[in-house]
Amino acid sequence: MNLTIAEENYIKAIFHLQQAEGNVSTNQLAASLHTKPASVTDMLKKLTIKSLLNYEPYQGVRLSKDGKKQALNIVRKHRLWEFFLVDKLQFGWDEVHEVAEELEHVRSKKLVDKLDSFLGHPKFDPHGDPIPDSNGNMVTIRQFNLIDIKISTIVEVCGVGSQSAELLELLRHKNIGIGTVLKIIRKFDFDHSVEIQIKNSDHINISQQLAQALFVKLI
Amino acid sequence: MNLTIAEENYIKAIFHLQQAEGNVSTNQLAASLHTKPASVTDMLKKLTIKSLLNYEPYQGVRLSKDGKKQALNIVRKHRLWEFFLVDKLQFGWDEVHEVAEELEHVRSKKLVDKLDSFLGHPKFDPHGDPIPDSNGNMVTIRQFNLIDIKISTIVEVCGVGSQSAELLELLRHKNIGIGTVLKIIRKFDFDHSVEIQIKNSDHINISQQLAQALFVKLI
DNA sequence: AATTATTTTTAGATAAATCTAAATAAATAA
DNA sequence: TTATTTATTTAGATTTATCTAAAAATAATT
Repeated sequence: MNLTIAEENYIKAIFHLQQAEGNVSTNQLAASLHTKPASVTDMLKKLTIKSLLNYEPYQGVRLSKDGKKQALNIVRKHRLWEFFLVDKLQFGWDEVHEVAEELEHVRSKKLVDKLDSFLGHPKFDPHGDPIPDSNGNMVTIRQFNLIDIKISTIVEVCGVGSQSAELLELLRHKNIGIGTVLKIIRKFDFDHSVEIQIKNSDHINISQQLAQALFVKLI
Repeated sequence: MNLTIAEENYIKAIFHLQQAEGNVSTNQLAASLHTKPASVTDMLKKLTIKSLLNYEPYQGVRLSKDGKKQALNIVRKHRLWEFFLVDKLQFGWDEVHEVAEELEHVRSKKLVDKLDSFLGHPKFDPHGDPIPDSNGNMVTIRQFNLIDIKISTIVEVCGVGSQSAELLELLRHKNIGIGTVLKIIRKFDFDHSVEIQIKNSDHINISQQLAQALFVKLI
């Protein structure tokens, strides 16, 4: 089934809204898509005919199995492109969303799969959200960027933002790897560097760039 | 000025057609865009109002200065994405056109410029067509793929399809570089390899993969 | 429970990009 | 030069995704 860009945007919005709440209401969707409730009703009818969602007038909607599959594919593309923009093109992780909103609509299965390989099959996007694989499966835990963790928190490293040799060299030197447990000691505003402590050893300093390349989970 | 995708496709088609011929006719455009002449007339009027082209009923069109600028930007994006697909994602040079047709419409100046840097500011796309820089300037000579050159032709190497270490190693070994003058001696259908002669030295054999990575100009 | 407020849907309109069929202009051939 | 063919434009219709305004359904409040 080939969806228009507008249809894809509705499917994606419903997907994200139904994660939090149960059924998604017309008004919620209108707000999320910056459109009017009347327009939403029209589109919901259209997507119902395409059996992408289950819609009862006045009752809100949920995605069908097929709709969820479509949504996961769009989310996959969005997050892979975000990873590409940050890891390869040196975008800041806070400025990639808009561009990925456009790139996610490019339709070519081959492109997505080759991009995935090129990036080294990343499991999380630059915001720490999991990237679905080509079957729509994804890791369920939420990753955080080390730079966003509050002082005194103890976390476990569970991912890195890139597979570059340079990053891996630095991580080996600092004795940090997947599974490393560390505590945030202090954060410096001047250069956004972070002081951490691994186990009971000495405090070490992590640069902004490195902190942004490290994904951690709360333990 | 922000153009729709349809408008961009018209501007690009006119740009390519007016290179060859002088004024571009309604029927030519309809054929090139797989649409009907009546639709073309409508769009030409719209683009005239936006002063992207000079249109006199029944006389065909030419792009205005502004239209040409827009066209060069679209062509730039198209060719940079083609280069990316071949050089980074391992697409064949014959299968990138369609995907690039979609990628070229993503609007973000920053994206294009960063992509350009990431790719090493390539001067030619995988088909040997020149890539305009961000000011719309491009090299005027036409490059050919070595694999497309006829037997007995003498050519000069003027570009390579990628900057990979592997390619450069092979080229050094075979003593081929930018500026190397060579003659096509023979072509083998079985593996599409090419026999060449550099200066007056012995004949050497070039694999299909290598021939496709070499751009040459006629001298 | 009745009234009021909110949410959602319907009805009808608009803009963009396309189409078909008919009319008109330009080019070609007898 | 007139007739015929071809190219182009106009007129009116269609589809998609929007909108506004009004009606209908649901939820909240007195």
